[in-house]
Amino acid sequence: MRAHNLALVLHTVANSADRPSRAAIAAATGLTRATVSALVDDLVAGGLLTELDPPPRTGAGRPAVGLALTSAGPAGLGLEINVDYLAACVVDLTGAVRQRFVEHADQRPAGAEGSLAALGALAARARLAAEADGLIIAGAALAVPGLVTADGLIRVAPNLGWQDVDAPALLREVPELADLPITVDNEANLAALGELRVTGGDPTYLYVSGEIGIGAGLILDGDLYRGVRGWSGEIGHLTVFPDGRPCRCGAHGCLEQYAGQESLATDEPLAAQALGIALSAVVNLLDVPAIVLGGAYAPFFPRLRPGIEAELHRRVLTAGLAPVTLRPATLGADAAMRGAADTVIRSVRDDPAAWLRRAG
Amino acid sequence: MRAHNLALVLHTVANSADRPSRAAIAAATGLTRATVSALVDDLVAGGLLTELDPPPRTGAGRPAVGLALTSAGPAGLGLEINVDYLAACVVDLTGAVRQRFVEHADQRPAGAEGSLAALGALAARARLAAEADGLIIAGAALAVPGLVTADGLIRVAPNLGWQDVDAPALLREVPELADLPITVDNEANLAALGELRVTGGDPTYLYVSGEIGIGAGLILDGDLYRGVRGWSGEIGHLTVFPDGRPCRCGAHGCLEQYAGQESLATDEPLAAQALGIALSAVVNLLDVPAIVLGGAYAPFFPRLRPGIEAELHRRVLTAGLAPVTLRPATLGADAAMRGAADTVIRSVRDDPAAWLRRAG
DNA sequence: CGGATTTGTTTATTGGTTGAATTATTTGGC
DNA sequence: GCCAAATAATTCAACCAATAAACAAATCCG
Repeated sequence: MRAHNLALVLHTVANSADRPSRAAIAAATGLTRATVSALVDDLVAGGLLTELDPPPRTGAGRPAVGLALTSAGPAGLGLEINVDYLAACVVDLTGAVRQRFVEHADQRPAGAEGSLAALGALAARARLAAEADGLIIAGAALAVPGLVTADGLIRVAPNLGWQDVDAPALLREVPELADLPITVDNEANLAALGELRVTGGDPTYLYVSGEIGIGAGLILDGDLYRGVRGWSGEIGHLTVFPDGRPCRCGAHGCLEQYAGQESLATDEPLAAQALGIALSAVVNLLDVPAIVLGGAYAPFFPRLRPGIEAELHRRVLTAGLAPVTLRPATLGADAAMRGAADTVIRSVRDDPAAWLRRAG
Repeated sequence: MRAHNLALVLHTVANSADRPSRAAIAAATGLTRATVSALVDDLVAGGLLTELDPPPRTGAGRPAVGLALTSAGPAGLGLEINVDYLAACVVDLTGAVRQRFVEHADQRPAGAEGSLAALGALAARARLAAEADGLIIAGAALAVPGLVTADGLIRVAPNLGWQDVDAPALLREVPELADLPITVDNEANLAALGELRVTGGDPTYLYVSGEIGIGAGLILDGDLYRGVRGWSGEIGHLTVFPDGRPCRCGAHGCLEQYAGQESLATDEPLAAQALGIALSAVVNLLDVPAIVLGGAYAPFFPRLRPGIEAELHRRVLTAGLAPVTLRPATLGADAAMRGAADTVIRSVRDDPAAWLRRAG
């Protein structure tokens, strides 16, 4: 119960735009001021919240003391491995990117072990730099373009040519990372989460990432839906033209063959139509009120929009009752890496009690 | 916290096949025997659990007292209105159907007020019969073939010809129902929930209901996913052939035009192919491990299966990594009505503390 | 018939929240 | 310039609920 209330208080602070006082938190959560005081004291002592000297003034009475997430406490290490680059970043509790390292290089020749060793070195640099800055790395998360099981095994990453790679084990061979909890997730899933932090509005949307392949991450009510086996979001292989072009997956008429990175440049109207058909299916099925186009789609957004919206309007049953919002992603190439770091931050924010136990 | 633990104990009893003792519940939940005793006593006093005289015997030691959901406590009133019939049933806490009334008649000429008045009369009979049997109706839920908003307004029910009908208000005009909380939901959604009780295994599946239209209910981890506006599951209007047959919704090539009730009889292979294409989209997107075919599909299941599975095998990206189970629904025409009653039971089971307060 | 064994209850203790009273710090009025 | 009003935060006694451990009850086994 205390654990639950600690998380409740922390979320209230995180979600409030200004710097709430203890009394404001009590009012927002329904807890007593006394209870909030006790909880906040623990969170401050544990290095999750900081009291701000210049509090936001109001009318009469004793001035409140502002509270905010600390920028010197736990931080998340976000990692990404993709066909043509490696990246690592450190994001603190407030969501600020404190370190960022990117290394451009074709990863296909290196193989899994080579790539992960290089990424491990990058991650170690990021960690040391962050810790010199007063941060404590709470864990790491890795984004990969492939299918990942719940326990972090990369089953298959077609564009990297990987199969059954135990990425956490390989990363932990780097001494500086040996003690970290490391999770692995699909790139589109994490990019979807990354976009969530930037999104002010509705926390339910489909994020579509157009790269060489097409992936999607489904955010339902602020949480990533991963599917039973973690393999949700394979929108690239939705059938749009049943007897259409053959796909490398063995089927015919997959979205990827019409709205993949190369088709995007050569036949834009067809890409928009195919995307529109696939996205209509998603909306009909899940009633998602918003769709975010990321990856390679973001720069093409203005040109894709009319074609997609025409199909949505035509094919979505409830189009007349409520509109579907279509918007470009705001994070760009860093989305997956940021989302990865966010999952770590999120685990601390969702269970502050565990962090306090660990921090003593 | 007490509320949470009451629900935990109640769920443990509900989900256990035998009749657990207080000690067995303690072992299963991790709570202390003392705590469980206190909670169980409250649940027994509140008429949710009963102690069974002939307990399941074992080796040595003091014999246990078996516990089970009571069949004389709160019950749910499940209602359904469809094109050619009205139905009402009462389901008790254990899931047993205690009353069942069906009235076959074309509802289109009656209009919303006429149909709901007739349904109200049916519901009143069901309630009185159930209460004579010692049950207490905790609430009612209504299944309709149409789009329903979160607050129970039927926005549009095309096959009934209804628009913007406030069904709860009309039902509450019947004196015997005036005091009941009444919710309304889409027929396919509730049928999906109805199937859940019968399903022993995986609580994540898509239920597809083939009637005049085609609807679907998505059960994710034991919970119905309704979508942001409650309009999820409109699988009938997934595009399977982009330039195909015109649909009454205005689009072309909707699943409904190839796998609706009439096409089902006339062109079975095409229906199977179309269903396979649409279901592949669902699996690629959501990674659902099981699909249940209900409504008019159930009797056709053996003949549809090969065609659907061929498409799934071809078009689902992860088909080689893990299979998708396809099975027929077991409940038949009563699924939606039973699911409706189940939502009421479910609300009691998920928050027994509220019921105890109400029961005194 | 007596010890072993398991169930269920009783009792004292602890963790955590609540509510009322208390202290602290400002604004505003006379 | 001082006092009252207002608001923020803390302290303290009371209470609720879960725990642990001891205890009572009911059965089996030798």
